[in-house]
Amino acid sequence: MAHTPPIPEGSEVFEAAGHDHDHCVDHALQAAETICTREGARLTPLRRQVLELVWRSHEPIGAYDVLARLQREGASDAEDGRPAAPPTVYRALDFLLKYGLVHRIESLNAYVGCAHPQEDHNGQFLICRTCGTAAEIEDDAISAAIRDNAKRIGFAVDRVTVEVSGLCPRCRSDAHA
Amino acid sequence: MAHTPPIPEGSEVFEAAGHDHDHCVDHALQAAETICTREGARLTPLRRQVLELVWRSHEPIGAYDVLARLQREGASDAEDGRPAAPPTVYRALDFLLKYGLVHRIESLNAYVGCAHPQEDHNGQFLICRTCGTAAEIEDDAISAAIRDNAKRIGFAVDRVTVEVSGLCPRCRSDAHA
DNA sequence: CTCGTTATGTTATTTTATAACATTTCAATC
DNA sequence: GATTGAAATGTTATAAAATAACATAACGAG
Repeated sequence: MAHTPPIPEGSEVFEAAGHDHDHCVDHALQAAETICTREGARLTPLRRQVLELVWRSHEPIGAYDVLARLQREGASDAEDGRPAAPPTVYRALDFLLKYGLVHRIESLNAYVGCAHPQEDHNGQFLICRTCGTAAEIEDDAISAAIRDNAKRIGFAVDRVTVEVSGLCPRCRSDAHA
Repeated sequence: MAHTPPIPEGSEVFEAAGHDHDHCVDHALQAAETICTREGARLTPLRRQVLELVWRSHEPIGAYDVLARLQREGASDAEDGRPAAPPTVYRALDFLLKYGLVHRIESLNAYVGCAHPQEDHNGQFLICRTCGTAAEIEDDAISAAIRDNAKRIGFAVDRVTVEVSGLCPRCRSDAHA
């Protein structure tokens, strides 16, 4: 353990637009394999495919959008008749949530690949209302402030949701133009 | 039943169980009148009734629960035939959200009366998974930490959602018993 | 192989939210 | 006090998000 994750400086967290996304999808899938192996969890073809679809989207994607894409691709390896149904996707997403491979964005009813799947955390998000991108940050000051409050009040924290919506740097510049 | 546990410091925010709730509903309605007058907004009987229903619940309440109670009470002063329909409630809730009289809890798809309606803020919530109570806090350290991050990244903040779920002091004590 | 467990398929329904259009209410102006 | 345009509410229908309940298949330990 104890290897410090690279902390994105400034607007690098919103680098989405121009980067090699295939690479980062592959990386995420690789990481997922590793984690599931370690946890004794089964990253089945279906779950893997759902994870890939979530990552490919790169912005938060709704369960029914995942479903639609799953249907287009033909579920998993099965090239049979019927299209996949909602529970298929929800179950896969629940699995991925459980192992911290995706996060759910409550304010959007949508899911996004977790940027730091090795750590146990809930994610903090900056969500651009224009381009839809959600940047995951993990700031100790925010976590600490929340933890301090909970402690003061005697509240036992289970899960923390931090979602900030607004305008990302790029869309902000565009708006000025 | 367990005996009354020692109440930890700071648990006033979770005072819900024992207090004079009628009083605090009245107070909230009074404050709402004041704010709407100041803002030139119309707190119609329907909107007032919805606000009252949200407050009466004292824990976050779903739109359809509000609707059901509205129907039971007979919508507003109209004692006519048909029961109210969903848009009626959603529109009233939208109005109340707009003027900061209620907050929406994203992680519950539910609404709760705002504890500090005069100030412009988004609310930060500690939500007990056992008793369902949502305590609204307003902590500058949390706000500041989020603001700092946004600034560093160049993100223009619009709306901040902070929802912490877990166990409130009371339920925590009960769980130990 | 066999048997219990886990995963997925399938059908139906529930819950949450909004679109679209009709009618009513309100209050400002004539 | 009638006219009228805007705001609020009524009404009908449907969209979008999530889950319940039960059936079948795959998987892996013994």
